[in-house]
Amino acid sequence: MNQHLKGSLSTIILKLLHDNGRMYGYEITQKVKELTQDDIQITEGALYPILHKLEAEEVLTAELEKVDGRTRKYYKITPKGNAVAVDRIAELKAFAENLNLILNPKLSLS
Amino acid sequence: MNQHLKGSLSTIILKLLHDNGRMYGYEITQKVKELTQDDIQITEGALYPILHKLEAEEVLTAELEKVDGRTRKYYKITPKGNAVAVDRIAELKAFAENLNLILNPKLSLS
DNA sequence: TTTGGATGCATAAGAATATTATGTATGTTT
DNA sequence: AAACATACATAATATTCTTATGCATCCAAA
Repeated sequence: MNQHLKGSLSTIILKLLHDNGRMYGYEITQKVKELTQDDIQITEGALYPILHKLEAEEVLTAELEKVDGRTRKYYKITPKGNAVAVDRIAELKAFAENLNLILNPKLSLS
Repeated sequence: MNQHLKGSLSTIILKLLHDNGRMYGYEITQKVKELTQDDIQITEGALYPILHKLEAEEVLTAELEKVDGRTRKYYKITPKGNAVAVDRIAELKAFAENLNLILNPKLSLS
Protein backbone atom coordinates (compact mmCIF):
# COMPACT_ATOMS: atom_id res chain seq x y z
CA MET A 1 0.00 0.00 0.00
CA ASN A 2 1.04 3.53 -0.62
CA GLN A 3 2.26 4.88 2.73
CA HIS A 4 0.40 8.13 2.22
CA LEU A 5 -2.87 6.25 2.20
CA LYS A 6 -2.59 5.62 5.91
CA GLY A 7 -5.47 7.33 7.64
CA SER A 8 -7.45 7.94 4.47
CA LEU A 9 -8.32 4.35 3.72
CA SER A 10 -11.51 4.08 5.73
CA THR A 11 -12.85 7.26 4.19
CA ILE A 12 -12.05 6.03 0.70
CA ILE A 13 -14.07 2.92 1.46
CA LEU A 14 -16.96 5.06 2.65
CA LYS A 15 -16.74 7.16 -0.50
CA LEU A 16 -16.94 4.12 -2.77
CA LEU A 17 -19.89 2.72 -0.86
CA HIS A 18 -21.55 6.11 -0.93
CA ASP A 19 -21.15 6.30 -4.72
CA ASN A 20 -21.93 2.69 -5.53
CA GLY A 21 -24.52 1.82 -2.92
CA ARG A 22 -23.50 -1.76 -2.27
CA MET A 23 -20.13 -3.44 -2.61
CA TYR A 24 -18.21 -6.40 -1.26
CA GLY A 25 -14.65 -6.31 0.02
CA TYR A 26 -12.82 -7.73 -2.94
CA GLU A 27 -14.83 -5.49 -5.25
CA ILE A 28 -13.65 -2.46 -3.28
CA THR A 29 -10.01 -3.42 -3.77
CA GLN A 30 -10.54 -3.82 -7.50
CA LYS A 31 -12.43 -0.56 -7.82
CA VAL A 32 -9.62 1.36 -6.13
CA LYS A 33 -7.07 -0.33 -8.38
CA GLU A 34 -9.13 0.60 -11.43
CA LEU A 35 -9.75 4.21 -10.42
CA THR A 36 -6.08 4.79 -9.63
CA GLN A 37 -4.69 2.78 -12.55
CA ASP A 38 -3.08 0.17 -10.30
CA ASP A 39 -1.42 2.84 -8.18
CA ILE A 40 -3.26 1.99 -4.98
CA GLN A 41 -3.60 -1.61 -3.95
CA ILE A 42 -5.53 -2.12 -0.76
CA THR A 43 -4.23 -5.05 1.27
CA GLU A 44 -6.71 -7.46 2.78
CA GLY A 45 -5.12 -7.10 6.20
CA ALA A 46 -6.04 -3.43 6.12
CA LEU A 47 -9.40 -3.75 4.39
CA TYR A 48 -11.28 -6.33 6.39
CA PRO A 49 -10.57 -4.97 9.86
CA ILE A 50 -11.82 -1.56 8.68
CA LEU A 51 -15.02 -3.07 7.30
CA HIS A 52 -15.57 -4.95 10.56
CA LYS A 53 -14.98 -1.84 12.60
CA LEU A 54 -17.39 0.26 10.54
CA GLU A 55 -19.94 -2.51 10.85
CA ALA A 56 -19.47 -2.62 14.64
CA GLU A 57 -19.99 1.15 14.70
CA GLU A 58 -23.20 0.67 12.73
CA VAL A 59 -21.95 2.85 9.92
CA LEU A 60 -22.22 -0.16 7.62
CA THR A 61 -24.39 -3.25 7.48
CA ALA A 62 -23.47 -6.47 5.75
CA GLU A 63 -25.29 -9.26 3.97
CA LEU A 64 -23.81 -12.54 2.84
CA GLU A 65 -24.61 -13.61 -0.67
CA LYS A 66 -23.50 -16.65 -2.60
CA VAL A 67 -22.53 -15.95 -6.19
CA ASP A 68 -21.11 -18.60 -8.52
CA GLY A 69 -20.26 -20.85 -5.60
CA ARG A 70 -18.37 -18.17 -3.66
CA THR A 71 -19.62 -16.23 -0.71
CA ARG A 72 -19.49 -12.47 -0.93
CA LYS A 73 -20.13 -10.12 1.94
CA TYR A 74 -21.95 -7.08 0.64
CA TYR A 75 -21.73 -3.86 2.61
CA LYS A 76 -23.80 -0.72 2.45
CA ILE A 77 -24.00 2.46 4.46
CA THR A 78 -26.75 2.55 7.09
CA PRO A 79 -29.14 5.53 7.29
CA LYS A 80 -27.55 6.32 10.64
CA GLY A 81 -24.07 5.95 9.15
CA ASN A 82 -24.79 8.23 6.25
CA ALA A 83 -24.10 11.39 8.23
CA VAL A 84 -20.76 10.01 9.36
CA ALA A 85 -19.88 9.05 5.80
CA VAL A 86 -20.81 12.45 4.40
CA ASP A 87 -18.75 14.20 7.08
CA ARG A 88 -15.68 12.10 6.57
CA ILE A 89 -15.86 12.41 2.80
CA ALA A 90 -16.07 16.21 3.14
CA GLU A 91 -13.03 16.12 5.42
CA LEU A 92 -11.13 14.02 2.92
CA LYS A 93 -11.99 16.49 0.16
CA ALA A 94 -10.73 19.33 2.33
CA PHE A 95 -7.59 17.34 3.00
CA ALA A 96 -7.02 16.76 -0.71
CA GLU A 97 -7.36 20.49 -1.28
CA ASN A 98 -4.94 21.22 1.53
CA LEU A 99 -2.48 18.80 -0.01
CA ASN A 100 -2.72 20.72 -3.26
CA LEU A 101 -2.10 23.98 -1.41
CA ILE A 102 1.02 22.53 0.19
CA LEU A 103 2.28 20.79 -2.93
CA ASN A 104 1.60 23.69 -5.26
CA PRO A 105 2.00 26.81 -3.16
CA LYS A 106 0.92 29.97 -4.90
CA LEU A 107 3.73 32.12 -6.14
CA SER A 108 3.91 35.37 -4.24
CA LEU A 109 2.86 38.08 -6.67
CA SER A 110 5.20 40.77 -5.47
CA MET B 1 -4.67 16.89 13.68
CA ASN B 2 -6.74 15.93 10.72
CA GLN B 3 -6.99 12.15 10.75
CA HIS B 4 -6.37 11.96 7.02
CA LEU B 5 -2.97 13.51 7.49
CA LYS B 6 -1.71 10.32 9.08
CA GLY B 7 1.01 8.92 6.87
CA SER B 8 1.51 12.10 4.85
CA LEU B 9 2.94 14.24 7.58
CA SER B 10 6.62 13.39 7.14
CA THR B 11 6.39 14.04 3.41
CA ILE B 12 4.71 17.38 3.99
CA ILE B 13 7.62 18.33 6.24
CA LEU B 14 10.06 17.31 3.52
CA LYS B 15 8.14 19.34 0.97
CA LEU B 16 8.28 22.49 3.11
CA LEU B 17 11.99 22.06 3.73
CA HIS B 18 12.53 21.40 0.06
CA ASP B 19 10.74 24.62 -0.86
CA ASN B 20 12.08 26.81 1.90
CA GLY B 21 15.59 25.47 2.37
CA ARG B 22 15.86 25.86 6.09
CA MET B 23 13.18 25.83 8.79
CA TYR B 24 12.76 25.12 12.48
CA GLY B 25 10.05 22.98 14.00
CA TYR B 26 7.70 25.62 15.25
CA GLU B 27 8.03 27.46 11.95
CA ILE B 28 6.91 24.33 10.12
CA THR B 29 3.75 24.10 12.21
CA GLN B 30 2.95 27.74 11.50
CA LYS B 31 3.63 27.42 7.79
CA VAL B 32 1.26 24.49 7.49
CA LYS B 33 -1.40 26.40 9.41
CA GLU B 34 -0.94 29.36 7.11
CA LEU B 35 -0.96 27.38 3.86
CA THR B 36 -4.08 25.49 4.87
CA GLN B 37 -5.87 28.43 6.49
CA ASP B 38 -5.80 26.86 9.95
CA ASP B 39 -7.20 23.58 8.66
CA ILE B 40 -4.15 21.51 9.49
CA GLN B 41 -2.51 21.92 12.87
CA ILE B 42 0.52 19.74 13.37
CA THR B 43 0.89 18.56 16.96
CA GLU B 44 4.29 18.74 18.57
CA GLY B 45 4.08 15.11 19.66
CA ALA B 46 3.89 14.15 15.99
CA LEU B 47 6.31 16.74 14.63
CA TYR B 48 9.41 16.35 16.77
CA PRO B 49 9.71 12.56 16.61
CA ILE B 50 9.47 12.78 12.81
CA LEU B 51 12.22 15.41 12.66
CA HIS B 52 14.42 13.30 14.92
CA LYS B 53 13.83 10.22 12.81
CA LEU B 54 14.65 12.01 9.56
CA GLU B 55 17.76 13.37 11.19
CA ALA B 56 18.78 9.89 12.36
CA GLU B 57 18.28 8.66 8.78
CA GLU B 58 20.53 11.49 7.59
CA VAL B 59 17.79 12.91 5.40
CA LEU B 60 17.96 16.08 7.48
CA THR B 61 20.65 17.86 9.44
CA ALA B 62 20.07 20.27 12.27
CA GLU B 63 21.75 23.33 13.69
CA LEU B 64 20.88 25.08 16.92
CA GLU B 65 20.60 28.83 16.74
CA LYS B 66 19.68 31.32 19.43
CA VAL B 67 17.30 34.03 18.30
CA ASP B 68 15.87 36.65 20.65
CA GLY B 69 16.78 34.58 23.66
CA ARG B 70 15.11 31.40 22.43
CA THR B 71 16.83 28.40 20.92
CA ARG B 72 15.64 27.28 17.52
CA LYS B 73 16.66 24.05 15.86
CA TYR B 74 16.97 24.66 12.16
CA TYR B 75 16.65 21.73 9.80
CA LYS B 76 17.61 21.35 6.18
CA ILE B 77 17.69 18.48 3.71
CA THR B 78 21.09 16.86 3.24
CA PRO B 79 22.49 16.29 -0.26
CA LYS B 80 22.08 12.58 0.40
CA GLY B 81 18.54 13.09 1.66
CA ASN B 82 17.52 15.10 -1.34
CA ALA B 83 16.80 12.04 -3.47
CA VAL B 84 14.61 10.61 -0.73
CA ALA B 85 12.75 13.88 -0.40
CA VAL B 86 12.17 14.21 -4.14
CA ASP B 87 10.86 10.64 -4.32
CA ARG B 88 8.48 11.01 -1.43
CA ILE B 89 7.18 14.33 -2.68
CA ALA B 90 6.49 12.76 -6.07
CA GLU B 91 4.63 9.92 -4.34
CA LEU B 92 2.58 12.38 -2.35
CA LYS B 93 1.67 14.23 -5.54
CA ALA B 94 0.60 10.96 -7.12
CA PHE B 95 -1.43 10.20 -4.02
CA ALA B 96 -3.14 13.58 -4.17
CA GLU B 97 -4.04 12.90 -7.79
CA ASN B 98 -5.35 9.47 -6.89
CA LEU B 99 -7.47 11.04 -4.17
CA ASN B 100 -8.97 13.36 -6.75
CA LEU B 101 -9.73 10.41 -9.01
CA ILE B 102 -11.53 8.65 -6.18
CA LEU B 103 -13.33 11.72 -4.90
CA ASN B 104 -14.35 13.01 -8.32
CA PRO B 105 -14.77 9.93 -10.47
CA LYS B 106 -15.29 10.71 -14.12
CA LEU B 107 -18.84 10.38 -15.29
CA SER B 108 -19.22 7.50 -17.67
CA LEU B 109 -19.88 9.04 -21.07
CA SER B 110 -22.28 6.45 -22.37
C1' DT C 1 -5.37 -33.72 -13.62
C1' DT C 2 -3.10 -31.10 -10.83
C1' DT C 3 -1.09 -26.81 -10.35
C1' DG C 4 -1.30 -21.87 -10.31
C1' DG C 5 -3.84 -17.78 -10.38
C1' DA C 6 -7.85 -15.17 -9.45
C1' DT C 7 -11.69 -14.67 -6.42
C1' DG C 8 -13.33 -14.20 -1.61
C1' DC C 9 -13.14 -13.85 3.49
C1' DA C 10 -10.60 -13.74 7.93
C1' DT C 11 -7.21 -13.09 11.79
C1' DA C 12 -2.82 -12.54 14.51
C1' DA C 13 1.83 -10.62 15.58
C1' DG C 14 4.40 -6.90 14.91
C1' DA C 15 5.70 -2.25 13.09
C1' DA C 16 4.74 2.39 12.19
C1' DT C 17 2.57 6.57 13.24
C1' DA C 18 -0.11 9.77 15.78
C1' DT C 19 -2.61 11.43 20.30
C1' DT C 20 -2.60 13.15 24.65
C1' DA C 21 -0.37 14.66 28.46
C1' DT C 22 3.39 16.48 30.50
C1' DG C 23 7.76 19.04 31.29
C1' DT C 24 11.12 22.86 30.66
C1' DA C 25 12.19 27.58 29.32
C1' DT C 26 11.92 32.44 27.35
C1' DG C 27 9.48 36.52 25.53
C1' DT C 28 5.35 39.39 25.08
C1' DT C 29 0.89 41.08 26.22
C1' DT C 30 -2.86 42.18 29.44
C1' DA D 1 1.11 38.57 37.86
C1' DA D 2 -1.06 35.83 34.72
C1' DA D 3 -1.94 34.36 30.29
C1' DC D 4 -0.44 33.48 25.86
C1' DA D 5 2.90 32.68 22.20
C1' DT D 6 7.26 30.84 21.07
C1' DA D 7 10.36 26.72 21.19
C1' DC D 8 11.94 22.09 22.11
C1' DA D 9 11.32 17.38 24.06
C1' DT D 10 9.55 12.78 25.64
C1' DA D 11 6.54 8.95 27.49
C1' DA D 12 2.34 6.12 27.65
C1' DT D 13 -1.21 4.93 24.97
C1' DA D 14 -4.10 4.32 20.85
C1' DT D 15 -4.75 3.79 16.06
C1' DT D 16 -3.73 2.04 11.74
C1' DC D 17 -1.33 -0.67 8.61
C1' DT D 18 2.07 -4.66 7.08
C1' DT D 19 3.21 -9.16 6.69
C1' DA D 20 2.17 -13.69 7.16
C1' DT D 21 -0.92 -17.16 7.38
C1' DG D 22 -5.18 -19.87 6.89
C1' DC D 23 -9.37 -21.55 4.57
C1' DA D 24 -12.23 -22.22 0.43
C1' DT D 25 -14.01 -21.99 -4.54
C1' DC D 26 -13.55 -21.41 -9.57
C1' DC D 27 -11.05 -21.36 -13.87
C1' DA D 28 -7.27 -21.93 -17.04
C1' DA D 29 -3.02 -23.91 -18.35
C1' DA D 30 0.35 -27.52 -18.34
